[in-house]
Amino acid sequence: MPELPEVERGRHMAEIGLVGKRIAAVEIASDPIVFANVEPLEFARALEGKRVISAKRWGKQLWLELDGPPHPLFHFGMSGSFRMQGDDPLRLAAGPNESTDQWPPRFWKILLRADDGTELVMTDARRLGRILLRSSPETQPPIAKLGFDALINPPTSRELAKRLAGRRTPIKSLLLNQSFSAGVGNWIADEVLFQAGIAPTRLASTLDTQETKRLRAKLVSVVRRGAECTVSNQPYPKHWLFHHRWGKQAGAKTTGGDLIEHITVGGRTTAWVPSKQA
DNA sequence: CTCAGTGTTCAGTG
DNA sequence: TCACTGAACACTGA
Repeated sequence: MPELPEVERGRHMAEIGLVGKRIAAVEIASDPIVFANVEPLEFARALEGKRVISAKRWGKQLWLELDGPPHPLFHFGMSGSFRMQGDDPLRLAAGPNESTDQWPPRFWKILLRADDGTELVMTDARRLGRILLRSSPETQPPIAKLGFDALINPPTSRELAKRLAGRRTPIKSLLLNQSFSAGVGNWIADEVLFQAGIAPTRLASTLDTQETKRLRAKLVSVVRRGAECTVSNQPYPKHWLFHHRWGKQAGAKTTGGDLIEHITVGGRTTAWVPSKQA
C-alpha cells in the first residue's frame, strides 16, 4: 500500500491518536528483521513514559517526535501500515488479509498505548518494513539522504530542470529514486507521467521546458490530491490511470478510452498510455 | 504450484 | 567515484 499518500495517512493517524499524549506502554512483536536486531525490551523502554510532541513524515519515512531522544522511525516497506482501534471505517489502510475484527491485527509488529488508552499498531505482512530509533531523525540517514518531498518542499520548474540535466536514466527510474523525489512510488510515478503526457522511458535529461513544467505541476497535484483522498478515505479522481492499471489486463483502457500498455521500466511494472505520452 | 507485488539495498558494470 | 541496473529480500494471495 504505502507510497507517500498512505504514509501521510499513517502520520495523520498518529497525530490524531498520539500527539500530546504520553506513551503508557509499548508491546513489541518478536521480529529481528523489521526491528533490525534491536532488543525488544530496550526498544520499549526507550519509548515508555515519553510524551509525543508531533508526528512527522518525509517521503515514505514516518517518525514520532518525542519529548526526548531517541525517536521511533517507521518505514512501511511494501505491506506496512498503521492501524488504530476503532479507526478506518472503509478499511483503506488494511489489505484484504488484514481483518479488522481482531486486535491487535494479524502481522502486528509494534503496539503503542497512550495514557488515555488509545492504541496504535504498525502491521507488516511482508516484513520489508523497518522500525528504527534515531537520536535526531531529520539529520541522520535514512531521512538525511532523501530528495525533495512533493508535498512539503517541491522544487520550482527551474530547479527541477537543473536536477534533470545530465541524468541519463529513464524519467520513471529517476522519479522512483528516493534521493531524487522522496515518497514517489511505482503507481505515483506512472500516474504523474500519464497526466503530464511524458513517456516513462524518456531519458530524464531530454525533457524540454514545457514537459518539465508539466512534470512539476503533476508531481505536486497528484501527490497532494492522493494524500487528501487517502487521509479522508475518499477514492482518487475517476480519470486517474490508477483505477485501470492493475492486473496487466490485456486491452485495459483509461476512462477516456485510450489503450493502456504494460512494460518494464527500472525493473518495475509500468502502465502507460502510448497515445497520450510522448 | 507458480508468480506478481504500492519498496529498498547492494553487488556488479561501465 | 559516480550513475545506473538488476537480483535479492520475505511473504501473502491470486
